[in-house]
Amino acid sequence: MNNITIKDIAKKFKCSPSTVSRALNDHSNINADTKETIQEYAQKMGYQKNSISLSLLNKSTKTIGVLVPSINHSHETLMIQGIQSVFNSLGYMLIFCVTNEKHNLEQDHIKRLLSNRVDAILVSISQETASLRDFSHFDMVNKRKIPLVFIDRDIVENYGSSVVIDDYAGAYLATKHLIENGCRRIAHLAGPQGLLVSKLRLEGYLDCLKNNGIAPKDDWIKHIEFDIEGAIEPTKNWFEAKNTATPDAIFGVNDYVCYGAINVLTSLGIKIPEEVSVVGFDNCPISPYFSPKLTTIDRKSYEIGRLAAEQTLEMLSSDTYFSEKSILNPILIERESTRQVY
Amino acid sequence: MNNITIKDIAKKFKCSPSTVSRALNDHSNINADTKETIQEYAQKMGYQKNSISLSLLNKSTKTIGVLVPSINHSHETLMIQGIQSVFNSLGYMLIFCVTNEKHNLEQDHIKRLLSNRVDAILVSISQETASLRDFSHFDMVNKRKIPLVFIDRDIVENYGSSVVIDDYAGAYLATKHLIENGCRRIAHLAGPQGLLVSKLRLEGYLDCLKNNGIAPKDDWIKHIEFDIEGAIEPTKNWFEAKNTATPDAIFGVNDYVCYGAINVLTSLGIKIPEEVSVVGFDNCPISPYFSPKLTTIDRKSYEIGRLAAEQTLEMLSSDTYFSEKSILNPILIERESTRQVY
DNA sequence: AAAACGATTTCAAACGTTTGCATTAATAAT
DNA sequence: ATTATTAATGCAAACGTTTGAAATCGTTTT
Repeated sequence: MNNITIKDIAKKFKCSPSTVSRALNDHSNINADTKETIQEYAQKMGYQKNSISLSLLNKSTKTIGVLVPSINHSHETLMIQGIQSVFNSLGYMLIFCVTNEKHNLEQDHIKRLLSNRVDAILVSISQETASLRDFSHFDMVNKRKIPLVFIDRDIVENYGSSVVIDDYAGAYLATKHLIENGCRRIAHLAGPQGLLVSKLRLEGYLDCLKNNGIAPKDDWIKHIEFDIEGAIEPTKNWFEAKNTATPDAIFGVNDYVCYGAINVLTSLGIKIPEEVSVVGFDNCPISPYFSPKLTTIDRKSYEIGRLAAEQTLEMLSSDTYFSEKSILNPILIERESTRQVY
Repeated sequence: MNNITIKDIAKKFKCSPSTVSRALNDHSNINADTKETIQEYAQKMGYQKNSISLSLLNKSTKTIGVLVPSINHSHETLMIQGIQSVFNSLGYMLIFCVTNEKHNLEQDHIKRLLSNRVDAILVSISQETASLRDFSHFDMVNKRKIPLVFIDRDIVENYGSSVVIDDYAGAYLATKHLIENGCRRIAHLAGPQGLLVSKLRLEGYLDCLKNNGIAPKDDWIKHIEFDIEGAIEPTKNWFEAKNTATPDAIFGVNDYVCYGAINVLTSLGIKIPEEVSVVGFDNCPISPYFSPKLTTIDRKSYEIGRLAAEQTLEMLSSDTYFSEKSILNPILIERESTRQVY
């Protein structure tokens, strides 16, 4: 590359690199004329300080690693935007890694982030990691004492800070809303097994049923992936079964699975919410425009990202290592996919 | 930080850093025993090579900068995934920057990426940059001779390679599809003014109308933002006007604006596609699950990202600077939002 | 015994920047 | 004239790693 360096400038003006460095950084004890000449020349030649050498010197890269399992869902992109909103204004750069829910990719990425000496790491753990429960790569992060913040998907052990939504409360809220509006046969499209998120939402759902004197039905709880496709089969099975009672409501682990369920219901000619109510979780930007407009739990994705970033900043500026757990309160967003009885 | 370095290991074994370096890199002329001892110890101590120092030495960071205007749309996240799919397997790290369609943010990010000595930059230019036509920041990139690839949104001047969908052809295709199925009063929800993408799609639409003997109607062409909300007002105006003819079809600049238009049509009790047909552009993952399932133009987002990444790799490996322009052919995906006459 | 060889290992420079300390030169105070 | 003071600049080390060339040392060949 033909990158002009401080040394080049020093040679040009027959002075030392130190002088150039100080001139460019507007140091006080540099002759005003010298300063101006050097600054002008640097500007003219398009000098750009080499952050790499600075990183090496300062042992700080002003770079943050962000690990997410996927970027298919608006929940994730909103979170990322929340993170960006905090870091960008402070001159940090964000390195993104997508793990595709794979454990080994997650490990690889962590290693590379460490090798690249990022100042901190935010991570939403992959499904595989959650179910394998192998957190050795996070040990490496801890050993280096660099701030580690878990976002969105918690892990049970104490490996760092975390910022999550109260999944249990959200699920409870959703289920309660259905019950209050007269639903009694509530099915649940649950998330992938092994993920704490799935477990907590399932528990919230189950506890709410129990507290309202409703016995859960195993057949009406299906663990599926976090996508539209996964919802198709289970929903079909529930509603095409002719010789048995069908659900009068579905609580989906996220909005996407509800989109799938709603597609099935619509194609079966089942009316939402008159015959079946549907509640999701996430509050995707599209949900208010879906047909029917989806009632859902606001997951505060952007807020989670923002908070996680701020948590990270706190950890970065503190000289003693500490970790903190933030749990956000979800709120119910009522729309048209659930009936309302007054 | 308590990062263990090669020097530490050298001290431990009373040998020189060079020996340690070679041992860790499995260099041939290092005593087998020495090698093993050192490797074992490094492993045990969790030694991680410092990529920063390597970057400084090699003048290559194995890092790619990716600049996008937003990450709200699946089109963008799919593109990003396409880019990731290529670079991740080759050990590159991706630094993401979101410009929020702002010119000054785009400039800032470019400067920082250059300062961080990324090996290449992929960029989807912001709306502001496109309309201001100030490309000085790309001059800086060119001056450094680092590969620059424009994705998705082209710029007219020759600043680097580019990978885009054939927007004109796609729009022509969409409009033709509507005309072939009997629509004659075709409205267009156009993209933001100033963007080449918007202009090309508008032209494809206009040319197709002209070639089929249909006179375009100014009132039926509205420039709006790339989101759901922007579509609401214009659509309302078109269909609530009582004393004049209403469109029998809408061609939306992307799927999102169609979601908005469809919402308005549905709430007005207008049947899709019986009364009004709707075609979008992008083929978002949700479109096949929308109600009605949206007919659209496949923008090949993932493919664009993948191709752009490969283009970049070629530029990186070539010792002479060159640029290349790839234009992908869009295809029509027929679903339920357009009527079909046979 | 001297020379040549091969196997290992070390030296030193390089990448670009910052920074405490030393140096120089010019001016002011004694 | 000498010393103290100030302003401006230079020196050298440091960050962690790699790498060509040089050095060391034991062994083999002549």
